[in-house]
Amino acid sequence: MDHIFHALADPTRRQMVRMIASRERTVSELAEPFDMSLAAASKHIKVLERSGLLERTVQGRIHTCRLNGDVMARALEWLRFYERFWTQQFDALERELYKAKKEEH
Amino acid sequence: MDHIFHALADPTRRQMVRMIASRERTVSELAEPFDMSLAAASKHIKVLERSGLLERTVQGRIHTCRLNGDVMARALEWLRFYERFWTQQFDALERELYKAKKEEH
DNA sequence: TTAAAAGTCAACCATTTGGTTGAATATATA
DNA sequence: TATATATTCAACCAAATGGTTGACTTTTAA
Repeated sequence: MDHIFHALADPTRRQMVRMIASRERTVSELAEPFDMSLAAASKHIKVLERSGLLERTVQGRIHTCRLNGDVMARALEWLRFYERFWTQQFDALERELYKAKKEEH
Repeated sequence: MDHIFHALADPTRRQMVRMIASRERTVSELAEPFDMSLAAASKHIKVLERSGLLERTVQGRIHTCRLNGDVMARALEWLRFYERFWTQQFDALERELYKAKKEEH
């Protein structure tokens, strides 16, 4: 979890996730949009890889990267678990507001 | 987004989120389960506050902390947006497997 | 076989992070 | 009023982060 959320905490890496979400990309393709060295982009890719969000296949000198949906889903589930708490809280607030409104009359 | 995911990338802070998800907590309550100084916990709380996930009300010397569901929901939405991509990919894979199985016969 | 292309690696640097301690602040209580 | 409580602040430290550059490896193409 640490690695997943940490990977997503950087805008460069989130954009990379967006890129591999739509289709597979090579390392150079992933690096291209960014104003940084290939080595720097390569490091970002490795952070994504450590988190499991990104998986890589090497064919010759080409490294092809794709998204691992299961890992993505794990982060989603973590958040989703707490969703009921905050919606509950919201419901409670809503009830309070309703009561307050009723008491106006 | 940077701040939200960064806040969630630390296990101490995720546990603090869990704690305020169920109900409001003071700073000392939030710090209590952890083997670290109050000052260190206070820093974690400030990271959560910067992300917007945690909100604080001060009454006298007591700081009461609660979860901001809207901010939590924003992170959830970011992930949920890409959910369709990976489920699509999964569906495509499933179709491939089905085809492969059919060809076995 | 020579050169270009795709990537990584290692060393370096500034900044941020996550922790510490000791002092400071403000509020409640005896 | 003196003291305990709740919390932050500032200075410090080691480790991690995000970037750089230059050298290196492997594979492809001329």
